[in-house]
Amino acid sequence: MSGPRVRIAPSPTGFMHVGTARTALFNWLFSHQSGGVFILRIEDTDAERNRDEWREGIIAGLHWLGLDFDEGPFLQSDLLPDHVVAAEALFANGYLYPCDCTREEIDERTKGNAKPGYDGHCRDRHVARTDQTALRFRVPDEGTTVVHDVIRGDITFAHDSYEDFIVVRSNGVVLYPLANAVDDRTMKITHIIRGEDLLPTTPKQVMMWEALNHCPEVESVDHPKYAHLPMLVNEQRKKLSKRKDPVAVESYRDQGYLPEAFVNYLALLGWSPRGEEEIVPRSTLIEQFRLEDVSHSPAFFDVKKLTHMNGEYIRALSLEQFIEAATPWVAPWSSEWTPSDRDVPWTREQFDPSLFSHVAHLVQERVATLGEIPAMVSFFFLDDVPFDDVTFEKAIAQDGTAKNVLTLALDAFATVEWSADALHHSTLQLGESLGLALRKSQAPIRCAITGTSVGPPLFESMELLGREVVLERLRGALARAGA
RNA sequence: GGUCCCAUCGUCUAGUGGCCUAGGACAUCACCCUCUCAAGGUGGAGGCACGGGUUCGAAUCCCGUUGGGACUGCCA
Repeated sequence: MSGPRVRIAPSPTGFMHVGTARTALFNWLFSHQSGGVFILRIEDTDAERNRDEWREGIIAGLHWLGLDFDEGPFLQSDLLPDHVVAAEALFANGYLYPCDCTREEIDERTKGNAKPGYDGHCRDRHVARTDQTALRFRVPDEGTTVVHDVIRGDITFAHDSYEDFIVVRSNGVVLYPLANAVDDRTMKITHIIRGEDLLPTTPKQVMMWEALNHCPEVESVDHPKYAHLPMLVNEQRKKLSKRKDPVAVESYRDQGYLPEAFVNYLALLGWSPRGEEEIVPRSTLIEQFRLEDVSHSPAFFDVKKLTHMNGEYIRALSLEQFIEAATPWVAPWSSEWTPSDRDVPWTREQFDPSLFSHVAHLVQERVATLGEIPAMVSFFFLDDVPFDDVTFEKAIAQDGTAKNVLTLALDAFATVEWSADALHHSTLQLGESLGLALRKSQAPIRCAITGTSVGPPLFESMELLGREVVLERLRGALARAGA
């Protein structure tokens, strides 16, 4: 006996939505723990918003997350003939009827009705099928359809709350509810794991699936099991919006989030591993994930927590791994891909890979995303110190003793043994001679050397920079301060 | 409006009738560590929406209320 077959069926939008990523992950985990098959099917039938290249974003996103699919990508547009076969079978067996009502006519007729929606006007009018008629599904007047949901249990929908919905447009295009179900039948999908927003249309699909099973023209297929995942919401508790919320997985990749961290965080949205530890390897995710344990309520996509988790993943990297991971942000010219909209502050000539490998450990524990690295180490590679004006004013220009500190440092550093420890002691001493604590005396020096008040440890940085550069920068800061 | 879903700290969650004086994580506050910034350590504040039941006993089961959300198109 073979394992379950699951799929994700996103429509191409040019990028991968975090909601799609979460759905993909849960499908992927489910299939991987049970020896199943994970399929990618791209629903590209809405011609108005479809471009060939748009599907690349989804594939690239899945690949980045390490959620590669076993079958596909299939394009729904290639499966159109199957949709027509199914629609014709439903029509031939009396499940569908032609309707020539316009939206305006329906609105006019039903505006006073207690129940909104189509009123069944054409049900028994025997309208002739033309290119002006759509095909509607005849929903039973009575009874219910029960959706068996692995996460939520059985959900009962009364038939009288559904109108006779359109299945085939007047131009012949088969609409989503049927097309989607037909494709799932074709691909022998056993578990439909998708967003909760699709729950209300599920009864339509179940009804048509069942109807299809009664059509002699088409093969009967067992109903799949459903699992509707809780929505991912924003701070306003609304479904994540493509326009207003940062939902592009690519943008997280470009900011320097690690795929493993991203996956780990996504897994926590609506589910949690056993025990108190939530940072767990993918193998644990696969092993412990259970569809029936998935939460019922919506989850807020919290970038702060994602970022914290990413920092933990970055710190857990070996130095070699960290340097490798940082390459796209610090030396894009030697990287296979480069994050978009990210300018490296230095040139290829200015960048010194060897120096970077020596400073890497100093920044590894200080960044939460890889994209933060350049700003933190730019003073190592730029010829001119990247001064932060506010810091310069505060630490040097407006500080009465700052120039004395710099002058003394210039003198002391000219001859001191060139090591972080010696520089540390030297700074300590020259500060004491002015009655300053180290935290005070290092400030102007730090600003002179790095241009800012935050960053990697000063004395290690100076050691790596070398005596010449350090003295030059001290002189430069003094000059800039007008001394 | 109708149908459906949902309801534990600000957020993500653990909890499936007694281990709950409700646990963890992020965020937040304080302190410690410290050459800056982080990281790290310690500690604090903070929650079962409300009301009825059922039960010896309810965050856990039932009903109602309230609140939030999704869907309601010849989009997907």
